[in-house]
Amino acid sequence: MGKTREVSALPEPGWSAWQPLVGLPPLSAQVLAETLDGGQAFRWQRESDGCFLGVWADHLARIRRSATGQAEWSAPAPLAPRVAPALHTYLGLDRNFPDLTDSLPWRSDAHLATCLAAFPGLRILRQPFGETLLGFLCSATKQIVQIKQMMALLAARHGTEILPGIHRLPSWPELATVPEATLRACLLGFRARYIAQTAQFLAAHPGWLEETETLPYAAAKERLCSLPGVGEKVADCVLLFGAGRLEAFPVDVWIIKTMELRYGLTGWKPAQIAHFGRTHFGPLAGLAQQFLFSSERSLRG
DNA sequence: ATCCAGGTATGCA
DNA sequence: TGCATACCTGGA
Repeated sequence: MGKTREVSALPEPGWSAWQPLVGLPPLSAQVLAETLDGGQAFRWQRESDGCFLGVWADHLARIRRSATGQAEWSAPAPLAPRVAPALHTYLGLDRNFPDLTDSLPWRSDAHLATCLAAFPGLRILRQPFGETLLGFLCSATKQIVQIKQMMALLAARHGTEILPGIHRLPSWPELATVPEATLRACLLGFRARYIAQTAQFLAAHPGWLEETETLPYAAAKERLCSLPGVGEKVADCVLLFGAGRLEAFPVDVWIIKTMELRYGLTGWKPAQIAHFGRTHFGPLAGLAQQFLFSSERSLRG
């Protein structure tokens, strides 16, 4: 921040003109970064000019802030017509996050109020379901940087090239054709077995994943947890960030830390914290979780 | 060098 | 049901 940015009035060759993301309230640079690159998604990277470049499904887009904080997007010209509606979905622009956020119990929870104030405009992404599953299958005891590296290697080596030098993530049917040892070479470690086994299961059960996405929260979570390498935490992340289920409340080490530090829940087990979260934060507990997560992570490092 | 990192699965009181 | 331990491996 504070660095001068090129203000391009004219579209660069091959890219569509920058257009405002209508429906997205003005955001600080920190909140935009936290939304795209704070651990919900693993395929956004900062470019040298400060904008974010991201790939999801077969879409590619850049996002930046205008001087007023209005978010703007641009995409490779041939892709732009399809990227526009895809971005709308991806960023959850069909939901009123300011209203949803205001309905959280911040009036009776001072710490939550602090977190909401620290990241105004933070929202939950609606990513492709299968890709979200892949990302969080890789997340076990790994930092975000490492997970991003794994995703990048998986895409580069096993995903379709959608533009020169730009690869999408491999689909689950594509992953099913990759030997576990080859997956291991993408820095996956023991996670390679989870992915290989999950890919085999999904290949043997066509439509299973798509159907899971449409099931009610509890049923969807139960099915996800039956996959190798998917426990409660990963299942909740997939449902929250990949299916828009805002009632999903992932309990990771950061949330455990937050609950201990800010809510006095010392020694509580993950299942107990999950129960506390659902009852204390209500039906949008997952949205609250994201504010707590971002705040705790920005305080410590 | 030794330890840790957005967890999950397994084995044993 | 509850708690400890293994599982891969790059980076601090």
